[in-house]
Amino acid sequence: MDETSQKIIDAAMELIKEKGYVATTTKDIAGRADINECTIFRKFKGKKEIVLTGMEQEKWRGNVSPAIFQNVTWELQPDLEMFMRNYLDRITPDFVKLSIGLRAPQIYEDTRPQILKIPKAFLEALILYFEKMREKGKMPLLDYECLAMTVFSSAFGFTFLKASFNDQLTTVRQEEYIKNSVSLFLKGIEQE
Amino acid sequence: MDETSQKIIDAAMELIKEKGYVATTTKDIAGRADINECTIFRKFKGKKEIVLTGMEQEKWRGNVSPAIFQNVTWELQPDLEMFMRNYLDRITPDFVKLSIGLRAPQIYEDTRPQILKIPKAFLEALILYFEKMREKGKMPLLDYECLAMTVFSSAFGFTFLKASFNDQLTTVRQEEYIKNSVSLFLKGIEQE
DNA sequence: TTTTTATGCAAGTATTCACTTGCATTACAT
DNA sequence: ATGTAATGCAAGTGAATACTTGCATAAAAA
Repeated sequence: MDETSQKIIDAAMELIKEKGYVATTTKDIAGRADINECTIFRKFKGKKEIVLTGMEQEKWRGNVSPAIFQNVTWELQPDLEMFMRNYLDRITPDFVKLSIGLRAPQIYEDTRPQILKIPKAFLEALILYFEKMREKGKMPLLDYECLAMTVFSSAFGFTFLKASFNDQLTTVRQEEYIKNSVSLFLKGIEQE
Repeated sequence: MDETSQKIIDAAMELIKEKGYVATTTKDIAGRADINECTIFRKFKGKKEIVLTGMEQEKWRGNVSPAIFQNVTWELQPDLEMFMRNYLDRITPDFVKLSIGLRAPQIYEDTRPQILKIPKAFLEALILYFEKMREKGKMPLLDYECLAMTVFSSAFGFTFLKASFNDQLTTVRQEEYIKNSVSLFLKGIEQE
């Protein structure tokens, strides 16, 4: 990836984060990337291609790799906290805003599969973790898919609501939220 | 509100749900409402005013009224299930899609306060409920804001993820999700 | 019946957008 | 030194968009 193309992608993704795909014009992108507008079309077939190329870069996909899920201690509390912390550290309000900006109907058909990958990766990792914990005899038999959805939704909901309303909805801090939520889940899980 | 204006509003809101604010054109709206495009501008100052008028109608605000929160039994399990069911029945995937469509930067300044009202109403009702339960001696002293955020985020996250990915992320059904989540929260809360 | 109001219809305006073209310039490789 | 690739610059194109205008018509109110 040459430097100019990268500048174009970065500018486009940042603008989409701020204004959404439809409201982001190629003129905007050129301005932000500090290049001429026609250069965009020498590097890419069109506006859409910029975005789709950008979405393939790890940089613009939340740096979610399987490695995240490997440092488990097989102790419910630290592991669940680690899962949530990993998620909230990567799927920041900025990243959520970008994902929303990529939901425009003109491109959502193409972007949705990529966007879907992130929650799917976390959810499946959680389910797998619960199943292994069960094998180790450290967890009762439960509906793990449902349980994982609850844990994941609470993480997703928190970061999304922060992205949408900052502190206007709640002033609860991330770390406080993680500790409290996990402690709530723990007792709910263990007691069964 | 005369019939024609209402048809325009309904058409606009439906289209925004499907395509978002920016991609919804006045031509689209006229077509869907089955009226002439220029009639729109006889009834409203501009595209923006249609939306802002629509958002003031209960119909397009999720029918969230304080009455929802009044049928409480002061028993944690049925009450929490009722809260979640009320939320998920009103804030459907369709409604979530509309909210996202209203996040366009051209109008978000104006729509955000209205959008914010809904989660705020639920969250505050939950916190108040916990405090009253505490007064009745039916709940331990906890960080209620944090607890309410966890419960609310899990409801919000579920409906949002359904709106975004249908059953591609999870096939868990609403009622199953409510029962399981509440049972998890219950044990987490009561045990303290 | 007469007048007013609401709406349709057709044409148009100014602006913006994604995308193009032709030519000049710069920088780097050979 | 020469050729080539990348980019700037300026101008332009066709389509779409929000919004307007003037006039005809039909229904409702007086």
